[in-house]
Amino acid sequence: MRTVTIADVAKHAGVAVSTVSYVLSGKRAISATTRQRVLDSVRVLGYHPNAGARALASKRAKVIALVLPLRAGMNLPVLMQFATSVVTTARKYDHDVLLMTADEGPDGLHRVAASALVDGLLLMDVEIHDPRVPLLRKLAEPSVLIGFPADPEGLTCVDLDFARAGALCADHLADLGHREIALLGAPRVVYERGTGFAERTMAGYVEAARRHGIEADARPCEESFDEIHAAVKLLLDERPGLSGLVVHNEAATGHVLGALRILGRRVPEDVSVVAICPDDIAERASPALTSVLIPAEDVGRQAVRLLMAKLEGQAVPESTLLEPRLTIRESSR
Amino acid sequence: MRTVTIADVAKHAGVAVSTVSYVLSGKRAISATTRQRVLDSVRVLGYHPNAGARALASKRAKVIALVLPLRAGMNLPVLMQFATSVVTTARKYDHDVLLMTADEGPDGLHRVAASALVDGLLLMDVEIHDPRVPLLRKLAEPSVLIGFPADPEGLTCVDLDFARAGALCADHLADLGHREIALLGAPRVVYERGTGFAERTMAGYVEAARRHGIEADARPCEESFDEIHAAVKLLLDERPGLSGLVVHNEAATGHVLGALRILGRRVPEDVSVVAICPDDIAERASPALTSVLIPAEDVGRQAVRLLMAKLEGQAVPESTLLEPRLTIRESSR
DNA sequence: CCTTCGCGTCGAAGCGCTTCGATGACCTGC
DNA sequence: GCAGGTCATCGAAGCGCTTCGACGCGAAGG
Repeated sequence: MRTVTIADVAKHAGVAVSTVSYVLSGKRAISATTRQRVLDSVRVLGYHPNAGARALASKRAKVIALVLPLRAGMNLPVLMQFATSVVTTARKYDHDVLLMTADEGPDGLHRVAASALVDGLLLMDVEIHDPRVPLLRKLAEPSVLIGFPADPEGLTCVDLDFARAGALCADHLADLGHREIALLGAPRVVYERGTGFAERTMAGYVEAARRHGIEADARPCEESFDEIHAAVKLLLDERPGLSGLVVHNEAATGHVLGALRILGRRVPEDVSVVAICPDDIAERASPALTSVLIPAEDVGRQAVRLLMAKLEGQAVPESTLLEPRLTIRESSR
Repeated sequence: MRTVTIADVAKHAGVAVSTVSYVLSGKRAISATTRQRVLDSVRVLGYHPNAGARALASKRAKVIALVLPLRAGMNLPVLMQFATSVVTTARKYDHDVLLMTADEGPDGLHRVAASALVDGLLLMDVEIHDPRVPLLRKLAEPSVLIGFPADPEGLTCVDLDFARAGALCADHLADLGHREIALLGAPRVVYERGTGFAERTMAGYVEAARRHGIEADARPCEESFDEIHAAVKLLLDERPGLSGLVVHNEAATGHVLGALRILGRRVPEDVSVVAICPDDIAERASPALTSVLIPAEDVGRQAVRLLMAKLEGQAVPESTLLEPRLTIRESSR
C-alpha cells in the first residue's frame, strides 16, 4: 500500500495537482464544486500531505521547538504542565512541537534552525546571562522566551509577574494585620544561578512589606525535610513575633507545613502561610493553602500565540507579564 | 544571507553535489583528500542539511514521536525524567523528538506517521485496553510502548518489572522479620482505568507475601494529606500488629510519613516503610526512604534503543522488563 | 461587436537532497 | 599489452509539494 500523494488525489478528483494544493491551502479561490470534489477525494483516499515535501517547497515546517531546561531545582510538574499547554496550543495553530533539552546549548538551537527543522523557538527558564540569547538575536527564526534575560531588548519574553506575586503575598498578610512576616524561597543554588524569577519575587515582596511598614525578611530554602525543619525552627526561634510566612518553593511547601505541625504551630491560628505554587499542590495540602498560582498553562498558551504572531510577521510586544492571582484558602487569616 | 545548500558546499570544495552527500552520509567510499576538502567547506560555510529536503529524498525524517499522557494521576516528575532521557538518547542516534500528547488519540498518531513527519513512535502510559494499539499494529512505522496492553502480541513493550518490584518490597520486609505488612497504592482511579502497572505491583507483592507466609493487604491511596492521614489511621487501628508499610504512590510518600509522625509512630522503630518511587523523593524524605526506584532514565534509554533497532530493520524482543533495584536507606529495619 | 477584466484552473519550474547508473583512471595478471 | 576489475567521482532523475505565470471563458464596458 504505497502512501497517497497529492497526485493521486488530483487524479481521483480529475483536477490538476496545483488545484488540490490550492484547495488545501486556500491561497487561491476555487469553485465550491471543485473544492468539494477534491475534499471528498482527500477523505476517500486518506491523503496526508508529506511534511518534508511541504516544508521543502513552502519553507515552512509547521514545527516549533520547545527547549526545556533539565537542571536540578526546577519544578518538574510545572514544567510538564507548561509543555502540554504548549503542545495543545501549537496544535490549534496546526503546528507540531519538537522537544529539546537545554543541554544541547546554543549549537542545538542553531542546528534545528539552520536545518529548517523548525520555524520558531520557544525557550523556557532563560537565565539572566544566558549564552543562547546572543544567538537568538542573530537567528532568522523568531523566538519567544519564558523568563527574562538581563537585557530583553529585541527579544520577546513572557513570564508571570513574579514581583507582583511576591507583593501580593506581602499585601495579603499585611491586610490581615500581620506585622512580622518572612519568605522562604528557592534553594540557594537557584539564586546563585541568577534565574531571575526568584529574585524578582523577593524584591516585590520586600518592597511591598516596606510599603506597609512591616517587618519582613527572606531566605533561600532547601528541599529536604530535615533542612526545612531546621530552617523553620531557626526562623521561629529568631523571630518570636513572626505570624506570617510566604513559601515560594513548591517542593518545600509540604515539608514546611509538616515542620510547623511538629513544632507545635497551628496553621492558620498561630502562623498564616501563603504559597506561590500551582493550585493542585495548594489544594492538596492540609490545611489547603492560600496561594498565588504559577499559571503554567497561561504562560504556555501566551508564548505560543506570540510565536505564531511573529511567524506571521506581526509585531509583538517585547515583554508580556502575566498578572498573578491570589486564591484565599484555609492557611491564612 | 541566503541559507547554505549542498550545492554551495560542492562548488566551494570543487566537487559534485553527490560527492558531498556521500562524504556526509558515508554511503560510498570517498578518498581521504576529497573528504577532507568537503568537510572543510562544510565547516567554513556553516552548512546544515535541510531537514525537509533530506526527509523527502531519503524517506527518513530522523525524528521520532514521543507521546506523553496528560491525565491526572500520573506522576509528572517521572514523566519529565523519562522525556529528557528519551530526548538525550535520541540525539545520540542523531534523531530529534516530536512531542505529542495522548489527547490527540489515534488520529494524531496516524497524522504524524502518514505525513512522514516521524519515522517511529514511542508511547508512554499505555493502558490495558488502549484504543491506539490496533492502529499501531497496522502502521508501517515502528513503535515502542512503555507499559503493557492486554495483548502485547506483535508489539514492542518496555517497562519496569513492577511485579518484581512489589515482590522485592515484600521480600525485604519479610527478611527483616516483619509478619504483618500492608501496601498503599495508587489512587483508586488508576486501578479503575486498568493502567496495569499498579495491578502488577500489587500482584507481585501479594504473591511474595503469600510465599513468605506473612499477613499482607493492599489498598488504593488518594493523594491529599487528609485522606492519607485518615487512611493510615484506619490501617493502624484495624491492624494493630502492622509493622511494615509499602508505599507505591510518589505523591503520597511525604504525606504518609507526616501522618505516621502525627499518629505517634516512629519510622523505622515502630513501622518500617518501603517506597516505590524515584530516588530523589526517597532521599529527600525524612527519614530517607528505603525504596525501589522507577528507573525512568533506563526505561527511556532502552525504549529509544529498541525503536532505533526497529528502524534499522532489526528484530527486537516483544517484551523487555527492567529489573527493579532496592536501595536500603533509613526507613526500614 | 470587440476589448478588457477577473475568476477558476492548469502546467511547469523549482525547493535541496539522496541515490543509481555511468564514467574514467588506475592497477592487476596473464 | 590488453581484458577485467577497483576505486573515486560525476550527472541526472526523482522525492511530493508550493507557487508563479498563463490561459480560457463568460461578464462588463465602451
